[in-house]
Amino acid sequence: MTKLYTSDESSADQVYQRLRRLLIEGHYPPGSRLVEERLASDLGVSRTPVRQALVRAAAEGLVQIFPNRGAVARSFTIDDLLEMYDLRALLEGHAAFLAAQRITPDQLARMEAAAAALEDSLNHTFARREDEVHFLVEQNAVFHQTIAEAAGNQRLIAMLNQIVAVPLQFRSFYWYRKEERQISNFFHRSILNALTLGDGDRARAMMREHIFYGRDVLLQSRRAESAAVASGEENEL
Amino acid sequence: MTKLYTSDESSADQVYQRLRRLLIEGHYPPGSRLVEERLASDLGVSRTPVRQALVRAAAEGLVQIFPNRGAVARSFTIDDLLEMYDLRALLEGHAAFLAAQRITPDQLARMEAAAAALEDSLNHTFARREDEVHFLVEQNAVFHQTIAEAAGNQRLIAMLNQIVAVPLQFRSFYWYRKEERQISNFFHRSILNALTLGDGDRARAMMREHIFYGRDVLLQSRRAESAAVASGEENEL
DNA sequence: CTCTGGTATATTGTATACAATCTTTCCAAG
DNA sequence: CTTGGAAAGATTGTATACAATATACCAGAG
Repeated sequence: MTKLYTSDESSADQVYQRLRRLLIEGHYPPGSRLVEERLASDLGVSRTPVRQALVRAAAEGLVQIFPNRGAVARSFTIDDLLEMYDLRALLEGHAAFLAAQRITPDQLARMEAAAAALEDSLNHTFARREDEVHFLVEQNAVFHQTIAEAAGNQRLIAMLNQIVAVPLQFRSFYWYRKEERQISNFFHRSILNALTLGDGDRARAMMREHIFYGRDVLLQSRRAESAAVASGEENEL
Repeated sequence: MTKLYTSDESSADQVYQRLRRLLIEGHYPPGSRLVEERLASDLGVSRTPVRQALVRAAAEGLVQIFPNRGAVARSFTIDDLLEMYDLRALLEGHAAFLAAQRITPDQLARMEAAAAALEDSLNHTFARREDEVHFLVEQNAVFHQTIAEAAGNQRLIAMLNQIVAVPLQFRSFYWYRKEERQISNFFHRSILNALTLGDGDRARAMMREHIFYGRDVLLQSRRAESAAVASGEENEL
């Protein structure tokens, strides 16, 4: 996948990549302060590149910067999540529509492989649950990113990368139960089918449903959890 | 309009705002190198805040940063423009759809006023053509931003701000001929009408047409111009 | 006991210095 | 005349120092 708007290709861009990773994977949990000097020593560099990475992460929405008061790992309210899923459905649906007319056999094969891997994994057992989630997220990313790539709109790719950059902590909910994974797999097959036939409308419709289904699973498990934590609960994820 | 992802609210954020303005208004034309020290002295600050502004502008797509080789004001190919208009139609169409269900009388009044101002301006003469373009761009922005605001999705607003941040030099083409302005005004009325009636589907359809029409006008005048410049022409805008 | 004000501390914001890297120039060899 | 390559110059990348600002803590008045 070509990278258009990445400001760098190497070196101090790594600081940004590492920070991003740390944020997405849940170190520095949502709401926690990101003191520059601490990040700097954590990452083994000075404050200067850290600052740039923070500015960039803020532009992407991963952190919030308050003037003279520093950066905070972004926390998400339920409304935020709803907004993001709404846009994801719009953008990925559009990507699927566009992809139907331009996707190459090679790209279809890649998606096919990812879909198959996700199906097979239902019968595998992983050493650690962590490994399993990692694998699932990975294969799922291949599936979705290939569609974005096939859509052939660089800006669209950039926007999707932004909106999907939500702390994984939330996305792992998807993969909790077997039944939901089966349904997700079914959607993957429907989408693949529509793309193979070049049916853009159907590809878009299935993609939208797929994403809304994911949203509902997430919100449901979220609600269940916050109910378990009992009352006095914030609306924050 | 609430600002969600602006990393600052003041001070050195001004450097960014000023840089952004310079870029959009065509100083530092597309393709020109943005040497940090020069920008710093132009803006009366040191390289440090300039660098941050550049990183941010790069995240927004206004400049490209090449590692160890500095920043360049982004130039746009025709394909880039097509991609952007495609996304604009998607996002603004969606915004119009959402707005139809939530727009307030106050917001409708604001749009109404902007539409009327654009219509009246057809019979006015301005001191300088520059003033006219500025006025038209302004009123048009009010119209479109109010819809985004009424849609009530912060991320959507942020994305639209990004995608509309194209050097004005291109957008001024819109306003060249009287006939085209009349048609634009007609679209504004149609959209307003649909929003007033709460008809989201129609609002979306009209918005999409409105944007595609603008795209076509731009591309046409662009083609005319590059033909005039004669052969040996780049595909760059 | 609470509130106000002021000082100390922590942290951010900016400038500057220096190191790393790229670009240009110029000269010599082919 | 072209090509290779080394040195000089320009510019970016990073670290550090200091100034500006916010926060925490404590004392004293009410």
